[in-house]
Amino acid sequence: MSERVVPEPQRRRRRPTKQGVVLSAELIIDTALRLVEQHGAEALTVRRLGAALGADPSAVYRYFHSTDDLLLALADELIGRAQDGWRPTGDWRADLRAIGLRIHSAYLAHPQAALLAAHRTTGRSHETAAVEAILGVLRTAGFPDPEAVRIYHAFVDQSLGFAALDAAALALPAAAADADLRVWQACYARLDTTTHPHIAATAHLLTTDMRRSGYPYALDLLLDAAAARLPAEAR
Amino acid sequence: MSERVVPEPQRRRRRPTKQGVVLSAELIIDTALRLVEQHGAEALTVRRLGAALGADPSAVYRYFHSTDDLLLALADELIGRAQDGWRPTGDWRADLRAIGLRIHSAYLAHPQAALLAAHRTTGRSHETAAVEAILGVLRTAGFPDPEAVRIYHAFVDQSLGFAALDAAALALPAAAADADLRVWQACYARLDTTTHPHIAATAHLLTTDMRRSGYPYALDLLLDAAAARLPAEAR
DNA sequence: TGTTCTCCGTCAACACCGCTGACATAATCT
DNA sequence: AGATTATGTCAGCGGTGTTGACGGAGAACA
Repeated sequence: MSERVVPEPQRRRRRPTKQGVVLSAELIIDTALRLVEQHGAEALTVRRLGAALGADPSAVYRYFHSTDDLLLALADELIGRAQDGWRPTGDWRADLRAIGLRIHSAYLAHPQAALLAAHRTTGRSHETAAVEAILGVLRTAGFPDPEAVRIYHAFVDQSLGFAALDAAALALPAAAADADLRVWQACYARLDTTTHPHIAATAHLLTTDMRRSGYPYALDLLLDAAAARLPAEAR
Repeated sequence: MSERVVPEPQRRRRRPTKQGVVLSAELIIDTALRLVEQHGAEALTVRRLGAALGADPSAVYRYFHSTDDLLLALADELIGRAQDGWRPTGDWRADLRAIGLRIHSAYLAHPQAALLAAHRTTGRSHETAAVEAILGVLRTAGFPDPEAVRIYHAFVDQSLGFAALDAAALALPAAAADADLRVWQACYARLDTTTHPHIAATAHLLTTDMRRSGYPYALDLLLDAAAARLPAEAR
């Protein structure tokens, strides 16, 4: 039944639902993102989405082939939002740092979508724009092409990897997320000094540090290492 | 009904199932891993697991409180396999590199399971052993505790993030994986020079580099940056 | 050996999920 | 005004995780 989806630009008849709502792909995407944001990861189901829209759940399938299709659309939206309003400053390090943090937080704002979409290569316009921007920063900074590509690869995959990892933590059902966090206090903080001396010695640091994302620090490490590889004549 | 789970060491009565199988937590974990490996992540349902075991699906709940509980056990098993047989050499950089690559490849050996498990904190024995080992390497090398903990955090999450990312690529259905790869050749290699000059200039490098995992290079960058932060008196 | 106790595998059922084919009707076109 | 058809609605399929009740098999003790 995939053929019932009509591409958005060709839509002509917009029949209101019983509850008087006029649907559109954009409205569905916005509603879905709001649903995830307000009611947690597990709220994004077709039935609840239908209820939130004020329409029969199956109406969603007039706009997206499947929930996966909807999630890819959400992902494209997220990439767009991450890049939205960004302009290069000319300082390659600050620029890369800003892009990385933008990607990370854009995905984290919608963990459920991020989880399912972070590892896809879409080739759509928002993605290619981001790739072009990052490569541009690196090549303009003076990295030779082979090095620029390797750093680009490491940078992007690190950003997406951390985004997916941290999104996964947020996307967990509340109970599981609680459990994950409490492991550090209830388990790691109480390990025996003789069997786990290094954990015992740093337990207080671990329990506070593991509450935050490791991404900003990891990003700084990557930028440090990249800076050290920048050819001397480019500095 | 969480109380019906009896810890493995206290189990005394092992009644065979109707099909004559004697259950155990270990058997269930092995079967689950095999199931995921052979039939993909979506095959890991309680009902299919029961069928694969030769037991009623609900019997699984006598060994694990929930599917999430089972997943954590799977995650710990993978960590254990990654650490299996590893011994520190005394060279902190080589040791960390070895551990990172081991984690990465252990997860990639079971991509579908890795996808589900990479982002969980288990607090179980194999995990604590790995944490202890990594912290030991860093502290023995001479990193002060706060720095050791931050580097530990970045190192572990980077390894797991890349593992999940690369596992996701391997776990895709063959058709989708082909499509993802072809995006680089069919889409990025053909972008206009005027709209995407940087991509166009490096397309040949991109198409070959994006075929590999970016993890080894990203790991080297992280180790470079860590080495630069090692206190002078410790070198 | 016989009895009791209780562990644990089985069963049926609940509430939810994604998704589909058939249907009805309102919005557009001729 | 009438025909067409896009699209919202409905009922329902086959799946999911999970649970409470039940009963038979193993162990423990006499």
